[in-house]
Amino acid sequence: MSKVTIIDVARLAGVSTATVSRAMHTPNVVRPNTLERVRAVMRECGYVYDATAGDFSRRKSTVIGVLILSTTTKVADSLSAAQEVATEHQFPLIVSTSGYDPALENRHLQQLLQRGVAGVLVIGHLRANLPAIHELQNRGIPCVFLWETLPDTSDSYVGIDNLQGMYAMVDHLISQGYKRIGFICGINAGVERTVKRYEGYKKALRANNLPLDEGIIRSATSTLANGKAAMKSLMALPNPPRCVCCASDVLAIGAMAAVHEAGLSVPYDYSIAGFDNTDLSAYLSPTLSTVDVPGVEMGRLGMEALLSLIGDNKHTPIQKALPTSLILRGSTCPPSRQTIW
Amino acid sequence: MSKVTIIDVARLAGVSTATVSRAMHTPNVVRPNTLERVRAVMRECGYVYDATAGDFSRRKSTVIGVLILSTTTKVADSLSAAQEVATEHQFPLIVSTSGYDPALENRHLQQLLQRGVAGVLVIGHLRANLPAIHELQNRGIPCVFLWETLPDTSDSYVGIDNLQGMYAMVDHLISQGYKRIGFICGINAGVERTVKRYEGYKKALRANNLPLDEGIIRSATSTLANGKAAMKSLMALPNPPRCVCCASDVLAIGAMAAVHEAGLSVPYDYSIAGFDNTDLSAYLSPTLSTVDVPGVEMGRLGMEALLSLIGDNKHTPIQKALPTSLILRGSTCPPSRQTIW
DNA sequence: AGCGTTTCCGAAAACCATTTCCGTTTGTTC
DNA sequence: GAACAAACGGAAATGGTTTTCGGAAACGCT
Repeated sequence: MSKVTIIDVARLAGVSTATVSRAMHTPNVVRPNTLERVRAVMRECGYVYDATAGDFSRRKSTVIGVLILSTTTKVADSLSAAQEVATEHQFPLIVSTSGYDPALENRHLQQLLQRGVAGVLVIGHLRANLPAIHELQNRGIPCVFLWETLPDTSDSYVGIDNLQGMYAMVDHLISQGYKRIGFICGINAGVERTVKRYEGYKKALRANNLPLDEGIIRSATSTLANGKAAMKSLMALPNPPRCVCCASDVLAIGAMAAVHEAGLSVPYDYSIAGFDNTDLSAYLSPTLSTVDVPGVEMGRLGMEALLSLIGDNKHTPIQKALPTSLILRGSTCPPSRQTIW
Repeated sequence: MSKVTIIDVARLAGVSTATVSRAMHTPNVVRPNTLERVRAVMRECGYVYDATAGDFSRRKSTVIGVLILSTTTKVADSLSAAQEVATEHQFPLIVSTSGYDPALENRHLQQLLQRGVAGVLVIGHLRANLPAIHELQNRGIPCVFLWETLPDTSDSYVGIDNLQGMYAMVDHLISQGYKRIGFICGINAGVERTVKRYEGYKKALRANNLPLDEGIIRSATSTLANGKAAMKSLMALPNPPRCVCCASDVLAIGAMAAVHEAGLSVPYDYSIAGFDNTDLSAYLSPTLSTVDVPGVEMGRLGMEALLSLIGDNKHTPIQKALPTSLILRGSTCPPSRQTIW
């Protein structure tokens, strides 16, 4: 039993293949009873549209590529929101996670290129670090970047101002009375957002005339273990900072674990702040002070932007910056309320 | 400038298209110097393989579909492990998350069907609840199920024994001295694993001659908020259970938050246990007693199984059950060490 | 050299939906 | 009921790669 094609349907319904095609894609230009006849035949003989053949014939794929640097829970939020929008428009998503590996990265981009994807959503990378992206863009494939703002470029993005977000947090903590604030940054080549968060930290210090002390800064990719290790290292200092900002909630949770393991208290021995506002952060004990990132909204708006770029191929860049907001919870308190060592 | 095709390459290299195709897919059957000539031409004129056309011609897509019920962190582990294996074999992944919505589910399956995917990896569903899966299987598309064991079927799976895992946990707690153990199950139609975990709970009670008290059982989909609410409801009972098992770490974290919010202690007022052993569970305070689920391994083995089914199309089912293990940490203690109310 | 094998290569059909270009039908309006 | 516009239908070309089948070339052996 071979596959039922549009030709079979056409023959059985007594129409041409063009009509069957129209019945599927532009039903409004087919007379109602012809339409019904075609549809009936399709049902009867179990016709399934061949998307591969369609894409091939149309010389344009209906698949969208999604490139993810690493899957944190917040990124997953963006992904599933984007997914939802894409599904509404009948676009399947080819998702690839590179886990910080540039070689893998390249293979994924190569795959997307070969598949002639309709567009690409990039979550968490800096454009400059993805040379292969240029090749896609040169071929006229629209790309939208998420989680970062890229002003002064002609790239489309739906991002947040990471610098400003961290600035607000550090500035707040300084206003509470802290003069020495440690920093654990998830710095990593090509991950712009962590760089920007670090810059936000530095800017807040400068703005308040506080010195930048590299001795109370630690750097590692964003994992629980790294957060914990970094915090331990800070706590081992002769004069540890009593307040530590982390570039992500994940690092912050790791840091809190280090404090707890030492039998000390957050925030009364150490104030700890995160960044992302993952669901979890409100359920920890203590609850985590953090910076809210509108992950779901970014995913949704990002996909909408991409789809609109795919639709009208003018390709005028869509650039959108979403606000972050300070979420103050139990993991931070003014130094005045801390234990006096 | 129009696209460079295999025909152009063939012409420029003075060979036939068949040879160019062979140069790409079965280079060992083309003479070394012909091969080199073809490759040189490909490089020179920037040829990129058209995967859509290839899939079309081959009448078989090289894309693999991944169906995810909901993206918990542990599921994300499986996904990225599967991703890695698939990429090694040059298979892109079409990922879709349904978020418990059967209608969405169907659309995704329809998409996969239309695209003629080479195989499907199903994470977290019970086959019986996915009628559209049958259609795929009938078309000879191999499907591998993850996170569940499906004995007595001819389906392929790489799963864990959810029943046994929960049995072990509850049995352990009983052996510690608990006679009344509450249960928060993430029960949900179609999500076999939660059903099985509940059954494990019941079995452990029976095995120890303890009565099943429906009054200390709560049920809700697995979210932090639901876990917290369920725990609150249990704590509001006149005689609350001093030990509560949860069907997932997420529920358990929610439950712990409820205890903490009431100013009480885990485990000295309430012992709480989870299931999954998410990364996080070792970093909470207290650290969470849970059941380890080998998420990464499942993802890796599952994809390997799927690829092997795709390769040799004998389709003899591959069935594999992975062990779970009890991880005892700080969120549980024997009742003898609990506060006497 | 000659024969038998194996290896390598080319021509052309096949894959299935889309789309264009016309020609035909239907519907509307006076 | 005639004229004209709008809606619709059919035939055929199109897209890039794979694959089959047979022929040609190279190789191994005596």
